[in-house]
Amino acid sequence: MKLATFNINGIKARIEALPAWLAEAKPDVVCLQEIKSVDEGFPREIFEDMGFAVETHGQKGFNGVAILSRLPLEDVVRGLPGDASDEQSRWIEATVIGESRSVRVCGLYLPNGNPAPGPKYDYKLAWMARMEARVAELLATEEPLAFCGDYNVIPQPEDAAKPAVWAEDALFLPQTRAAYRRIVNLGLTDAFRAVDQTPGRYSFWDYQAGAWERNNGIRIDHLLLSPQCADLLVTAGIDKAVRGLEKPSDHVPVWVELAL
DNA sequence: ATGCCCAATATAATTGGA
Repeated sequence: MKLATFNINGIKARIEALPAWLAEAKPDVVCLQEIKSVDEGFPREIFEDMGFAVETHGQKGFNGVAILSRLPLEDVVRGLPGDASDEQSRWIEATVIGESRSVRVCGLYLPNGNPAPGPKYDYKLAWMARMEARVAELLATEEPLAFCGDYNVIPQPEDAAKPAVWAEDALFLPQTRAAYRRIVNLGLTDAFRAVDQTPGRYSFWDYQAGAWERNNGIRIDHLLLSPQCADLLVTAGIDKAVRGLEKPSDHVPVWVELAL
């Protein structure tokens, strides 16, 4: 089972590039971020016609997450538990029913948090604390879990072409990385790093200042696996070439192959 | 020190992104 995460930066803008990548890469399950669409505005028929079940958690203008799956989806949860007043659509969960076993897939779009310090950074840290609590809660089930998405966290200096530039940024501040490590240290495995420790593997290149042409990227899209899910890990990768295609997102897909 | 580029909104400047 091939499971991917892809921040598409707007479903309307990616209405050709996303189906093209799906046809080429043939993932079974995809977590999408930044659909920038309400549920009713998401073009679900395009993906249903390609054989995907479609579950969305949208929002007008910004944010918005979705799961596409060739396998059945059950028990969908929309929104990160822990704060009923949070109106931003950044979290969706569903159980993917495989032939031999199932995996709980959580798609997430973690807040950017800039500028830091400030209210947006406070929101990021509070959101990460809520995520930590939700991860702990799900880990107690001892089911295979995959937390897939745009974390807006650069975990290590080798995950940025120019780490010094990010020193004061909400994506790389010590507090951000510490909060990320607290989540990982609950017992999760960074699937990509489990199979590839090479420095300079990126998942995002800014549209500005020729970042793609200069390979000035960062790795901020991650798939974190619970122990029972990491046991199923076959391989993982980043579809870097997607960034160089026609009308690309600023992120590229990251994926894992699971023995599911 | 800031904008660069891109997407969405609701008109044309503004907001958010990372």
